[in-house]
This record gives sequence, structure tokens and C-alpha cells, in this order.
Amino acid sequence: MNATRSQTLGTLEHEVGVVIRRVKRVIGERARAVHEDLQPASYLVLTYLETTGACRSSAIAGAFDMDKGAISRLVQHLDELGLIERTPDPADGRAALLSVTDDARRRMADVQKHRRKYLDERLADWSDEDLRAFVDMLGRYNASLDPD
Amino acid sequence: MNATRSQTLGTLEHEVGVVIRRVKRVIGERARAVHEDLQPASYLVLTYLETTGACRSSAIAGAFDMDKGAISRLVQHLDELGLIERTPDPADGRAALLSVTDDARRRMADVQKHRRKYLDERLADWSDEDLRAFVDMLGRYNASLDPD
DNA sequence: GCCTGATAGTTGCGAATGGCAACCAAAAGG
DNA sequence: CCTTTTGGTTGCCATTCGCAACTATCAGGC
Repeated sequence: MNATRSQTLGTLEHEVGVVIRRVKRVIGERARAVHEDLQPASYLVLTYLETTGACRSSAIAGAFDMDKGAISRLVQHLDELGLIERTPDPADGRAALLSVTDDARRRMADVQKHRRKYLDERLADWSDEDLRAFVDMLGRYNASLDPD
Repeated sequence: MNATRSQTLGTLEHEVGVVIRRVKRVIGERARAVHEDLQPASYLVLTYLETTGACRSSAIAGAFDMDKGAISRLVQHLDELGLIERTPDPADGRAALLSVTDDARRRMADVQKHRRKYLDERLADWSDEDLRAFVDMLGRYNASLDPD
């Protein structure tokens, strides 16, 4: 067994643990910036919905690799805040299509400033290439952990 | 504002969200492998303590960027399971030095097999260099998010 | 048309996590 | 000494999310 490799893995787990809490904080701030009562986890769903367009709850659960029950609650929360709309899927009476409301889109646009401030403050020394490379590796790592 | 960069950031947040849950799962498995009742978060503290040697509670809180109250509970948990020992710091009556017990060390060593299986299964296509590069970037990202 | 099984979502429940603040005891420095 | 700081513990509470049970709908076979 390659000892170095195992050690690297240990560091990886530790770093991921730290990143978890820090990113949570950042996302929490941003969530509150979008809407006073918006929970961090729901904010992530909202951004996903904004970039990928309308989709159903189960698709989100798949993309986030998360329990559908948990997603259901987050979606409910977003609905209550008026940030998304649920329109019944004409093709399937069970399903609903989720889409971002204009209000939410407006709020998210405003937060771009916030995001820019964050970028300038914290990620100033990250080049676009670095950032992209990092995200790619995160994606690859995620894929490796995908239980299929 | 560079739109691509902002979009990359959005992806980053999403990926981090996914990685959080997946890594939690992996760490949870490994924690249980070490000890039936070992909680994932405490497992991380344990590995940290193993690689860096004895230290006090507050040092861990710093390293993990976590609330000292939370650490206190995790440490208590580890103590109850007999995985660490608390020895009063001779130089400071308030502090205690935490160290991994032999039992814990033995258990952790056994789990190396488990870890190897994990490595072979999931990270087979990661070269040592790739893995290290990824961990380095995680570290750098963490540093960027450090509130100082 | 029915019956059966899969699928979309909701909900109740509970465990894990961790922040905040109040607290105690010991140290440090005037 | 007396005040301030620091190490740790504890109570309290919000968030997150997995599991499982349940409802409603769809789809395929008979």
C-alpha cells in the first residue's frame, strides 16, 4: 500500500470537512442576501433551477444525490417564499414542473454584486483557469464517489 | 463581470454541495468500520489526532474551523468509546492533552484495508499526482475562504 | 376494462451536526 | 489582589437529511 497515497486521502477527508463548514457559511450569507428567510440548502436548489431551467423534483434529487423527501421540503420552502412556481406536468399527473419566478430572478441578479465582492475578496488570486480546473476536479471526484 | 467566471462559481457551489453529502457517506462508513458507535465527525477528529499527535481541544477547533463547544462534544464521544485519552496538561490546569489510545490505533490500522478497497474501487483512475493536486487545490480553496 | 407494479411527491420521525451564549475554573498581567 | 483572558463544558436550538410509510398516478400485461 502506498503510504503517501493513503496519507493524501486522510488529508483529503480533513480538507473536505473544513470546506464543508466554510462553504456552508458562504452559501448561508448568499442565501440570506437573496431572501431574508431563504435557507442555504434551498438556495442551492434555486441556483440549480435557474441555470438548468424548469424541471421536476426528482430530477433535482438526482442531480444533488439527495433524498427526495429532503428535496420536497426544500422545494416547499422555496414555494412559500414565492421564489419558485409549481406547475402541474401536463404529461404526468403526479409530477410538477418547478420554475424560478421573476421575483427570484430579480433577487438573484441583485446578488451578483454580492457574489462579485466575494470573488474579488476571496478568490482574487485564482485565475479563471485555476478555478475551472478546481471545479473540474471536484466534478471528477464526485463522479468517482457516485454509487451508480 | 466575467459571466463565465460567475457561472463557474455557481457550478462550484453545486459541486461542493454534492461532495459534502458523498464524502459524508464515505466517512460515515469508515467511521463505523473503526468502531460500531463512532460518529463520522468524531472519526475525523480521531484521524487528525493520529496524524498530528497529541494536542489540546482548542487546537482541534482551530484546525477544523469549528466551534469549541462542538469539538468538546466530539472529544467526549471519543473518550467514552475509549478511543482517546485525556491527560491534564501539566503546564496549564485548565487544558487537557488529547491522545489516541492503542486500541484506537489498532482499529485504525485495520481499517487501512477498508480504505484500500475504497481507493481501488473509486479512485482507481486517479494518479497520485492527480490526487495530490486535487488536495492541494482544496487546501488553497480553504485558505481562500479562511475568515482570518 | 382491471390488476399489478413502478414512480412522483409528501410527510412523520429521528439522528447528526454545529453555532451561540452562558458558565466555571484556572492563568496572566497590571 | 483584582481584572481580563483563555480552555473547556453545557444547554439550547436550527438546519440538514436519511429512512420508511403513505397517497396518487401512470404504464404494461391479461
